[in-house]
Amino acid sequence: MGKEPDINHRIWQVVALIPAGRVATYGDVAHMADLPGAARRVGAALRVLPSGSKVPWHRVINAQGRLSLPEGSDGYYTQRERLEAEGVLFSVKNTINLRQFRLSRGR
DNA sequence: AATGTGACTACCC
DNA sequence: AGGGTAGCCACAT
Repeated sequence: MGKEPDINHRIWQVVALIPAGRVATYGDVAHMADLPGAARRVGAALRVLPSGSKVPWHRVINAQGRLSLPEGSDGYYTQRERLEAEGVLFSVKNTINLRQFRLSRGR
């Protein structure tokens, strides 16, 4: 079984490892899922996540510390509310301080 | 096989 | 600082 039957599943599994109150970038998740450079693929996997799933997709943000969902969309506010409920702070410019909340890689 | 897409990134002005 | 651009990767047509 050298071939992965379901990349999405592997990505979701990695996302499930992000603890509450912390975030990871799409690039981080791609790297952790053994798909270095495939950050966009991570977004695609989250996009098709079944609603009602327990996977904490809201903890995945972009490398600029911003939410990638269109500002003003339902998804944007859902993500933001969930993060704030977990204690993740947003600056007045709607950015998250990665130094403080990003899950460190490696170590 | 070729082309188009995107919840991304790193660079370059 | 902020917007434009060109890579990038796996998928869908």
